[in-house]
Amino acid sequence: MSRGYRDGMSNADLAPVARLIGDPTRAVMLDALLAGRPLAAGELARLAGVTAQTASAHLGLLLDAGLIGVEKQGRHRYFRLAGEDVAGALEALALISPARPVRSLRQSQSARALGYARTCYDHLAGVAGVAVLDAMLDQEWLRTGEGGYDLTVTGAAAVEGLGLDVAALRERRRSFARPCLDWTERRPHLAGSVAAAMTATMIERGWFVRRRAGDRGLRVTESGIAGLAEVFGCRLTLAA
Amino acid sequence: MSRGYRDGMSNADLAPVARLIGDPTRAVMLDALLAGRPLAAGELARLAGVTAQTASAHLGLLLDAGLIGVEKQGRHRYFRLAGEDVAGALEALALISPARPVRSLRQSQSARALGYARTCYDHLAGVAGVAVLDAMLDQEWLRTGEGGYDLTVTGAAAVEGLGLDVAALRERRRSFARPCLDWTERRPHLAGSVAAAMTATMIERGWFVRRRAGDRGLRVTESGIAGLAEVFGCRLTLAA
DNA sequence: GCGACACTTCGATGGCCGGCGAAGGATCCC
DNA sequence: GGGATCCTTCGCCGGCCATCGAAGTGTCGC
Repeated sequence: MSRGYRDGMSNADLAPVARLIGDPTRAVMLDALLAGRPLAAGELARLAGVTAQTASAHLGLLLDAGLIGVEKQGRHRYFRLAGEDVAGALEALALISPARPVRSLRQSQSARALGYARTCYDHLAGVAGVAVLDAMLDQEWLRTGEGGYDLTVTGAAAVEGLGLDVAALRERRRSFARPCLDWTERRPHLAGSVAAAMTATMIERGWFVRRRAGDRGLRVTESGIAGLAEVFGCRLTLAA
Repeated sequence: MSRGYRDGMSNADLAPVARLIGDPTRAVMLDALLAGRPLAAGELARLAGVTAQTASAHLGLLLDAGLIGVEKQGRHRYFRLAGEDVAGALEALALISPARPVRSLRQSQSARALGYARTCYDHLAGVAGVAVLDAMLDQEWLRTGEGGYDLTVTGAAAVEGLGLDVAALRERRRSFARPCLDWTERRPHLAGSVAAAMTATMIERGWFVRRRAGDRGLRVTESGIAGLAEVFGCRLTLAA
């Protein structure tokens, strides 16, 4: 009997992509890339605990499937997720995946901190991310529009007040502003080119600092709390 | 060398769940369940093109992992997706999965039809689904609120005009109303308990009919076009 | 140019798992 | 109760693929 790929069901073939993510080694690699920072093949190999050859094979598969992209820099090859679609799928999977068992107090503290502020691919997530989206909606800086959200006139003015070029951000091929379901809060935070630019600026200004280099975890600073209150009118605390 | 599960990265373990979805047989089963209608083990076996024993093993794994649920009815066991989280993850995966090669004119017509109106798990999706959400936003029946959307007073009245008990729908454990990214339109349609109830009512009224029993594909009827225009003020056509 | 480094390709191996046949419960109908 | 239907459990097999060692290619620093 032939396999039942009948018309009428989904037009996409879920299995190949899911199969790729389903290998523990590749999953660790993709998870590491969720932080948004490009990583070299060697770093990914070390993170996943495999040899360079094995890592190379895996990265080749992920590349062929279009899940990741690569940039050559001398003898290094830096890998990154292919796009927001991929980050979104990984986060959606995280939502239905069992939490990895917490082994130590240190880990559980780290997990709580991760729920407070982190990056999701390239934009702000966690309690802080949700709070910012809520504040933007409260002040009617966003309205629901074509493809997710759009900035209102006052919203655009506020974002430009952060030093960003809204018109240029609109030009990007990726989506401009859309909700992204937060896997710790189970409520949406803001994604898209404008969210990425805002997040980059906030980190640049020292409102958030990475807990560890190349890590997703963020820590809110004093100046961040002040800045978020002033610009967005939302109140955060230092502690997680 | 030990595998590098360090704290600071995602707290969830993506691989096991992705691995489950990554098997072609299980993927077909899950995809079939995306239509929302519970299916018996035998039907799923036939759809996937495997014997009953094999299907039983797969369903056992999916059950253990909490991806699907089961209801016993006599000698039949009806399976359904465990919840919207799972449906969301599957749709997110579909978004980054290559389109299955279209083999025939008939299939490509079918694919186009699927993009026009279908169910996503248990709520309306496709062009029609996006149009309904747009209309509801235009008329300010929805506002962005806690956990996604909330019905405004006029919105609640309108929905109750369809014969639904809004207060009862709010009580459900699942989310009430939230955006769900449409994988053909790449724009959100409405999900949640209220979307499910609205969709069920619309199908019951004959506004939409299933293209084939147990299938995701929907066809808009004449009365559906009239009803949608009257209630939501949105204009759809018969053809895909 | 020469060694060191980052990464890839090749080939071989071993373990895992999806598949089915056979047999065993469970339920329905008459 | 007896046969049919639906589903599960058990045991075995076969193929696939993740892994590594060894060797090859490209790049940097000196």
